[in-house]
Amino acid sequence: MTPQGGNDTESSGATVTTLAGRPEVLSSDGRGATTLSPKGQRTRQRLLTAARAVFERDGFLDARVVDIATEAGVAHGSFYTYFDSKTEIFRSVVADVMSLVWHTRTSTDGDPDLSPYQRIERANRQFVRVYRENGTMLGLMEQAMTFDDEVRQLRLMVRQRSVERVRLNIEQMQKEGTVRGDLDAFCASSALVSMVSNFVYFWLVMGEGDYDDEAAVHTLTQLWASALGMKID
Amino acid sequence: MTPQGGNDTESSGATVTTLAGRPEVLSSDGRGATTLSPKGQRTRQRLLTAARAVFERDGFLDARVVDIATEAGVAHGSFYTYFDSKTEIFRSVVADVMSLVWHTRTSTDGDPDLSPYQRIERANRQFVRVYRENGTMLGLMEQAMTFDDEVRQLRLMVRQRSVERVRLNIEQMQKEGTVRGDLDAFCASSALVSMVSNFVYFWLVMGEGDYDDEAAVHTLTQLWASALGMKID
Amino acid sequence: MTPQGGNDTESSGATVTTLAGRPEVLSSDGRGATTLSPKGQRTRQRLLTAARAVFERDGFLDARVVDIATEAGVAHGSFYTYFDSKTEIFRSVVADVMSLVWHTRTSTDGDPDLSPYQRIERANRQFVRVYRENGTMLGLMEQAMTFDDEVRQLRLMVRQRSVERVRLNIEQMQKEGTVRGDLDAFCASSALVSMVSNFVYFWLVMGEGDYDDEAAVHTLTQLWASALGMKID
Amino acid sequence: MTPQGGNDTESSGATVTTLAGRPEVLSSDGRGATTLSPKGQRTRQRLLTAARAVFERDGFLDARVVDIATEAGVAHGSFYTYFDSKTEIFRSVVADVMSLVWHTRTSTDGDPDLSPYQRIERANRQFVRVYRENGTMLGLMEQAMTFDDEVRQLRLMVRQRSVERVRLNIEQMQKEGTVRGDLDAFCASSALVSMVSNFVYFWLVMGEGDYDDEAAVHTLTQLWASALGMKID
DNA sequence: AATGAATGAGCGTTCATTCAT
DNA sequence: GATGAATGAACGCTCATTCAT
Repeated sequence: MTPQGGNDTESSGATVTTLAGRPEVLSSDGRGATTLSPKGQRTRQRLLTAARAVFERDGFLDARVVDIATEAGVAHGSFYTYFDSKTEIFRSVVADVMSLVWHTRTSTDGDPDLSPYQRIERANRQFVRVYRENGTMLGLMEQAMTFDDEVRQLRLMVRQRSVERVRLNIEQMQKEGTVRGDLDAFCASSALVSMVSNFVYFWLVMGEGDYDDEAAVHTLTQLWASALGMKID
Repeated sequence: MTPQGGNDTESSGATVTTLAGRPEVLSSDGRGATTLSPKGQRTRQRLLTAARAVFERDGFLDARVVDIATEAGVAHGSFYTYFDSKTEIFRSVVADVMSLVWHTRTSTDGDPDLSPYQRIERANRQFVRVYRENGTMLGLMEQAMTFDDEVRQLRLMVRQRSVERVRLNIEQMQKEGTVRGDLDAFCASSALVSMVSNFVYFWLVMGEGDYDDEAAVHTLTQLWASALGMKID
Repeated sequence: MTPQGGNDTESSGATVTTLAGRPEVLSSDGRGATTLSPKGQRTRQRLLTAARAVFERDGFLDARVVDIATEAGVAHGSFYTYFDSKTEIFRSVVADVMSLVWHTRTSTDGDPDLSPYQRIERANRQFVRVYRENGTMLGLMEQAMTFDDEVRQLRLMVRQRSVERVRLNIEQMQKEGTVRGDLDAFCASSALVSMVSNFVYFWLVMGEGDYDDEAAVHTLTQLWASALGMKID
Repeated sequence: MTPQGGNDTESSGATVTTLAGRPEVLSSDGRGATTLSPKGQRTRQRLLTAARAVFERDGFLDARVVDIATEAGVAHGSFYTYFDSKTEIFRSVVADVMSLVWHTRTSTDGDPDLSPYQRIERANRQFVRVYRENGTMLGLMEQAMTFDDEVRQLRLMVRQRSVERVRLNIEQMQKEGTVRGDLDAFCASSALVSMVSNFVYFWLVMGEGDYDDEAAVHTLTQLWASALGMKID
């Protein structure tokens, strides 16, 4: 674990293997991999795919179990063979999205040739890209966390990992003298993670603004680096 | 209307009189002041108070009209004399909170003795204070906007006003040379508003971190000013 | 009562003074003329007028007491100063329509210069004309009789008078040899009254067919006379 | 399609196979036969039977879905597995009654040995018999048509078929010279259908008169034939 | 393992009527 | 007499979950 310099934004926390205290929550295979027959596996997967489609189309609240089952081509009652409730399959879908994000993220992680600024920039770029591809589900996560306790736990855990990762990074840079040392690293981390994730949420999910991807990434990175008093290459 | 310089954060937009294109949406008295008798006014107010209590206790989704009516000590059906639906009374409650914010805000607005940095600081301090006092309702607004269209409109309007106000302020400062001129003012405004509002949301509503008010305000203000490349006094 | 020859159709029964066993049911002034002050009289009349408009616009079931009161320009509660219920005002309105029909009818009644055929024709013509002018309310009477007992009584009484009147007429003509004597006069009367009233109901209220008034009257009269075996002039 | 000569009265129109433009509307099995399992079929049938009983007992307006469900011995919510609303099950019940009428009717249709007069007589006799057996439901149809649009459509369609059928018959007889040719066939048809159906309605549903079945049929048929100027055998 | 019928608690809403002022 | 706020019974409908087959 070399000083990575990667100034991770929100989602990245969930993608860091080395921090994964409870990796199982990011996997939807709780009941899947071990217990189920191959056919059952396939049915389960069909339900997950259907659920994502229905959730993205109707939102969490308006999604109905019967629609998910129909979309998956299974009987209404069969749903409960694989999932205990609508909430549970929702968590599974979210976990799968997170898993996807994780793979996306780690596959390009930790390049030592990049400068701290470039690492922040790359992290922001990745975040935007992942949000573009999975924005609806990530937006739904924001939605569901407001009324479902378990989703809230999941969301907060993801957030916490991001914040923690960024905090470590800031502290590292503070030690190196790369950024100003008078800031509360945790507080600053929390604020910067909020800046990026909430900005992208309003942009890509709520439709605020109409930016070019690179332009948005650039501005975010400039603000981030500048806020920390980082010298920009 | 002196140059205000105040770097408003999220909520402040709703409090600005000079920008108030449709100020009436922030008042719950649409049906109240003109049509209703004093007795009716009192009942309406009881319902609003009860609604706020119930919403804060149960959340928007779990709040039931019957509970609001019971809490207010009126018959179930009487609710509909004053409000068309749960959503409508929710909007009224939110509007009242916003109105409160507005009064808080304007009462100390536009002090010409403050430096730009101090104006930002003061705006952040106010925002934190208002969020401390009305956090539950403001958090509920975040919640409700994810599944109710009208609340979403209200929320976006408030957000838009905040962003717009900050944007104008940034542009003003850019013209004056107080802050760096190479940033997209709208994009930066959007990001900074997100930073403050989402940070405070996770802090005061979700319980992330355990800051002293002034410390949090200080860090936020430092990040804000620094991000814009502002010279700090 | 000379042999009138008038082959009355449905509505005419309600218009015959000499048969009016209980004329009060055809007057809406039960509480009106005696008890009420002039101002009260006027308010009562406004309510009646408003009620007719609302009933014709919305039907009996969808008409709301509050709409009638509003239309009349009085407070919701004041309605009950003048009428006990929605049904009662409906009956009053119907009674007033009947009263109108009565006046229309009697003003041209019993012309001795007309032949039996001409009397039938004239009765049918009158019936069509009255239905044209009051069709909506008369249609509503058909509607209301199916679920309100008192309206049903009123409707049946009106029907009974018509049938009775026609029966007497048929029997008179049978005695004179003007029509075939082998028919059950009551049964034939009932059938012919049904023919005219139900035909006109489907025509003018339900929109079946698109006749010229005179053409319809002619055919009805031809059928009527012919059915009874009457020699046509 | 031999010249049928049958002078149908109202209900018969719904029973004519050769004219059945949209026969499916008279069957309640739209959702039934194809989609439902045997068990579901049984439950559906229980609901239909229960509905008829409740409708006949309480009328359309006072019938409540919960009563129908209870009467059928199923849970309240189960009702909605099979029917969308009270109106829909009502239409199904009416359709089943019509279907019954149809079978009754067609089973004795088109007897070539009967004279035109005998065909009218037989049609009237059938109509009376069917009304005796299903009078309450047929009366309810009259009731429901006055405030439910879909029932009205159904009722008008049935009426229209009757009128059309009789019209064709009259025109046929006019061509043959069996009846007078100077009458508007459609208008006369409409009037005669009204005569029979409305007479029977007042007789069997409203209790007007106390006829022997054959006597009533005889008088109706005499009036019908005579009205058209038909030579009576 | 799969089916899909059955369940039933739960909620929002309407509106005729009453009654305190 | 007039007002209009207050009442509360009533009902339709949804849908997550269970369970018999």
